[in-house]
Amino acid sequence: MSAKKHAIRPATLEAIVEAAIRLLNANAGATMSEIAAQAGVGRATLHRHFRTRDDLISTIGVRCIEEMNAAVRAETTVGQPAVDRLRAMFRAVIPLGDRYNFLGADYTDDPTLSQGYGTQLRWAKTLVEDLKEQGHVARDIPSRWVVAQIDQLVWSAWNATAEGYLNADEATELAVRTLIDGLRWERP
Amino acid sequence: MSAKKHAIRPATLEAIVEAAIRLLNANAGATMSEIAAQAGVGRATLHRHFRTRDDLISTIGVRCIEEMNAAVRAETTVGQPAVDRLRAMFRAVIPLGDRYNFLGADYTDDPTLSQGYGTQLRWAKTLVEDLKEQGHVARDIPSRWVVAQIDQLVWSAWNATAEGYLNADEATELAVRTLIDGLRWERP
DNA sequence: ACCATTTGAGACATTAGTGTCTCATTTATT
DNA sequence: AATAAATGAGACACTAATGTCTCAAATGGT
Repeated sequence: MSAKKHAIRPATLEAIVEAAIRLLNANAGATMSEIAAQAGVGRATLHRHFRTRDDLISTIGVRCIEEMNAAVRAETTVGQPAVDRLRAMFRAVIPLGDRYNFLGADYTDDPTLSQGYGTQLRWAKTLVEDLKEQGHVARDIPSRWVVAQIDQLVWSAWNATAEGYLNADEATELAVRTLIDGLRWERP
Repeated sequence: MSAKKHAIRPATLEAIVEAAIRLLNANAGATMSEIAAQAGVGRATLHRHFRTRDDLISTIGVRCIEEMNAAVRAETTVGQPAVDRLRAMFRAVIPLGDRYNFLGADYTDDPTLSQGYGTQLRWAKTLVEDLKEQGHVARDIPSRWVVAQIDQLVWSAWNATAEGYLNADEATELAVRTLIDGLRWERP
């Protein structure tokens, strides 16, 4: 994707990628100069390893998705009851909210990236099927709707923790509760 | 905000604003040339009436918010039961989804615009209070969370109708149901 | 049909960002 | 300490978009 004549030092690569993730999430139009500055790296070095801006974006997009998928995989197991899997997923993904927000806006049609999305989508569909199977989600609700609600709850929950009015555990619980039981009933 | 020496013809103004709304929702980075072309208007005319790009964006932002607030006001009454008000709001706002999406991304700190937001927020807070009052939302749930869920349900519902897997009425009902009762139970 | 005024088209200067290149300096490795 | 390679700094050309201006043509009101 990048290096031909020049290798890259691990520390440099790390600094660039982290800076790019931070800045692009804060501002989708962040400039190459800004990213280089934030990474503490010369602008030329940036272009040496990422020929174009799209190249960089696609690279960090792939990294973020894989990071997310890995986090979910690490916290869940296949045989697990669906609700536990849902809760574990929330717990794993919510803290990552500020790293992958930008993925919503910048849809690159990089093949590796869409593959990562595909994995996510398949995982979510399976989860929803199991939630229906195990009586936590009604059969008459379109699965796409359920998936959409889950996505947005992740964002809501991250936002709530970022704004400080919920901590990670509260946000996780509230997300699960909102999805399954709605907001009408108090928890026992 | 714009005209000094030149008046604007109503048809021209209308064409420009509509084109801007359409294009900026499709692509937040739409260019002045693109907007002019889409409006069937010379680029110079655009700059004649909207000195800068920000000027234009702020103008249409204000218009969209007022449009939304007006739509809600037209469909609801103050004494109405909270759930009916919620439903009416969804019904009024969902079809407007493709016109005010861009408001989420482009936060101008235009005073008129923040005023419009303020009105919306106050309205929503009152609604949530009434929902709690009337037993449709549990007291232990932070109001900010409820407001966030409502916002996102509007987006979900618009999206569902745009993708064609729900019609307007279905989307409205499903949004209300999701918020209040969650996804566990079938509707009678 | 006239006249005032808006509009369209294009030229122009300016700015900001991208991507390339070179060369001196720093950094790892031995 | 010596060497090979990566980096930093800056110059450069190029592109795209913004915003200004001028003048001829179209438009609407009377």
